[in-house]
Amino acid sequence: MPVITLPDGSQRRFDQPVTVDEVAASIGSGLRKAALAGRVNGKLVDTSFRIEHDAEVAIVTDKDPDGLEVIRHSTAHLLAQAVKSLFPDAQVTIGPTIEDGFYYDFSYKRPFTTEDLAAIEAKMVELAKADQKVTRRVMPRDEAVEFFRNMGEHYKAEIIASIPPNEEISLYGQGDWVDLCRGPHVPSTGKLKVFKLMKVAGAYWRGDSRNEMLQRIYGTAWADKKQLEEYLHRIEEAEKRDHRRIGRELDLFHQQEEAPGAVFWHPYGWTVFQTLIAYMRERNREAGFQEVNAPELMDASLWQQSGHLEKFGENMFLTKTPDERLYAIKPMNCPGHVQIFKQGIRSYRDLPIRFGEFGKVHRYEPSGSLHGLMRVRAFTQDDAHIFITEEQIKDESVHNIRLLLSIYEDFGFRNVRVKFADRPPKRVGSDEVWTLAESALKAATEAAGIEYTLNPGEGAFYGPKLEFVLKDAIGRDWQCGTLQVDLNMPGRLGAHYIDETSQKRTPVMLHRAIFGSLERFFAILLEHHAGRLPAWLAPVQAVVMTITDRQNDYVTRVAESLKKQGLRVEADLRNEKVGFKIREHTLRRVPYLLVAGDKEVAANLLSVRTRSGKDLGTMSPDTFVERLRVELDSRGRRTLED
RNA sequence: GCCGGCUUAGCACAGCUGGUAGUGCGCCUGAUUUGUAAUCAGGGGGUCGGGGGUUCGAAUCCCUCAGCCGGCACCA
Repeated sequence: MPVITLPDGSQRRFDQPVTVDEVAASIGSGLRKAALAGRVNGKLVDTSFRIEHDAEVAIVTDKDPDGLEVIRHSTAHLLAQAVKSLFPDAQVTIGPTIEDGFYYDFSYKRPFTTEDLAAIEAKMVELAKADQKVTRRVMPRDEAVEFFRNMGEHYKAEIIASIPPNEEISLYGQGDWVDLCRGPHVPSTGKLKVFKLMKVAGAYWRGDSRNEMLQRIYGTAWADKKQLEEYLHRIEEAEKRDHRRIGRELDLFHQQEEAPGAVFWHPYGWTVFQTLIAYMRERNREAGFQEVNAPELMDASLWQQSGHLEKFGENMFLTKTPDERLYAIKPMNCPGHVQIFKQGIRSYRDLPIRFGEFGKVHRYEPSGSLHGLMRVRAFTQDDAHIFITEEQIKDESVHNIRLLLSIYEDFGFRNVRVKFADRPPKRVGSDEVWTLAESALKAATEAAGIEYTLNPGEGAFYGPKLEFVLKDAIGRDWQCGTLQVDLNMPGRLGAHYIDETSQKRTPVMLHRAIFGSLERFFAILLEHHAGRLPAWLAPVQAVVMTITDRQNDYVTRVAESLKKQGLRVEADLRNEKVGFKIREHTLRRVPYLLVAGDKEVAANLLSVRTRSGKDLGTMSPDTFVERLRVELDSRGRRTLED
């Protein structure tokens, strides 16, 4: 005699066990139609699920995030059903939901084409229209293995065979198609109305590059057409922010095939890059760092000693000199910094010693992983290595965590998540040392007053690390900064200091990066701001333009004066209509557009307009400089518009 | 590295089943002296990613290499 408690607290009494579907029907026929699944005591179930005892029940519709999840999952099934119907000898594997959609991996004798994709999607529409009932049944594991093996679905059989032997397996069927699945699923295919196949791609079976490559079809599915359109629009907007595109449009940098994974910086791009470095140099200096510079090319033996050659040799650029000596181009800065630390005798009184370098490193990244500035083979790190005693781990970590967060704030990233990555399965050093490092880093994180999530087993092989993840303007996550406690490398490379009892001791080393890769951080900034860099970073901060050539002298003079005062300013004297100039510089994302016509010349003024089209009226060049300086000094927290 | 797609003027792209390359913007020249997102007219510009092959003839078909794009794998 189950008593059903609904989300609003109301209760319904039934004389016998009921299904979710029946509960929905008892509330209303509209709800019954809208029901995609149920939530019984918090657990997501099919609408056909039979409730035997008193329970809290919610009807899940497409308004519910879980409902959308169910739609996507069921659409993945629909995709598999369509593929099997068009290509009967294709084998199915897995088809999970992902952010905004789903995918399904197939094994097939040839790759699917975009034409296939269109045909599959048409088939899916047809199958959905047929509104086939989705049924669930359970089977003992071994029977299920046999069942799929007989169907010729060897991948599926392998998946089931890896499930513990005594578990029951649930199978879902729709029409003549059956798949293994945990569920739940929509009650019938007619509930699947808004979906679209996006792309085909290769993907390794079980995610292992030693395995065969499957055909993965990606799709998206939504509760209604409007959501789908919004999603497609979102993708378009993201494309407009693509740093490769903006980099070309704004003449910031380029890449070319003779230097894959490397960057040719153009004057405007390099201006921004240098601004980033100047900024970080200043912040580092304030935080007690000393800048150093280590060789780009060092004998391979050093990399042998550090362990890099063994672990990452495949990804290092090596070069043999005419005298038959093997050198490596540095893929990391830490061994170099340790060499600097090792010169002379260090006392515990000297610690912490903080070395920072804008070190250009080269890594032979796999060709398929290269991606604009986000993943390159030659890049610049704002790398720092801090040598401390064990007792200093906590304080020094707090010091650096504060620095990191404060720097991200200057760039407008206020949403920063921290992940704590602890000991990985493959590691060096004793467990006691790891415990020490982890608890010190954890204590530091807590002392810094920040929350973190655990990223278990993802620490570096030499120590635990904090990972700093920024959220950008359109909600994407970017992992940038890192703070790692290293109790291994200094010893390996023979670094020592003398402690208060005159004993030789091995220092602890913190690895710290804030931008990470400057190239990548630059790209993130471009995408975050859609190319509209804040004035303090913009390659050109203002353009002074004439209306006719009568203002040429004045504009030239003003532009020169602004430049002399340290601003990045250009003059536009071209014989063009002012509307044309405004449009052009707006498209170049120049923060401030300064127009001088006869009236301004007569009164020693500038007409000031922002790139977003806002008219700030007229002001003297001096006032403009003064107000812009406030904006630059506050790094955009206060602008000319305020 | 693996799977698939793509590569035509500075940029964005067109070029059907093979018949000697086109549009828009930019660029250059001239006219215009212009008040806040495109003034008008004229002109130049491509060994169609590299190499090889098929063919009377290749941007177009085939092979191969490279780069890029989308994924996968990798990421000290």
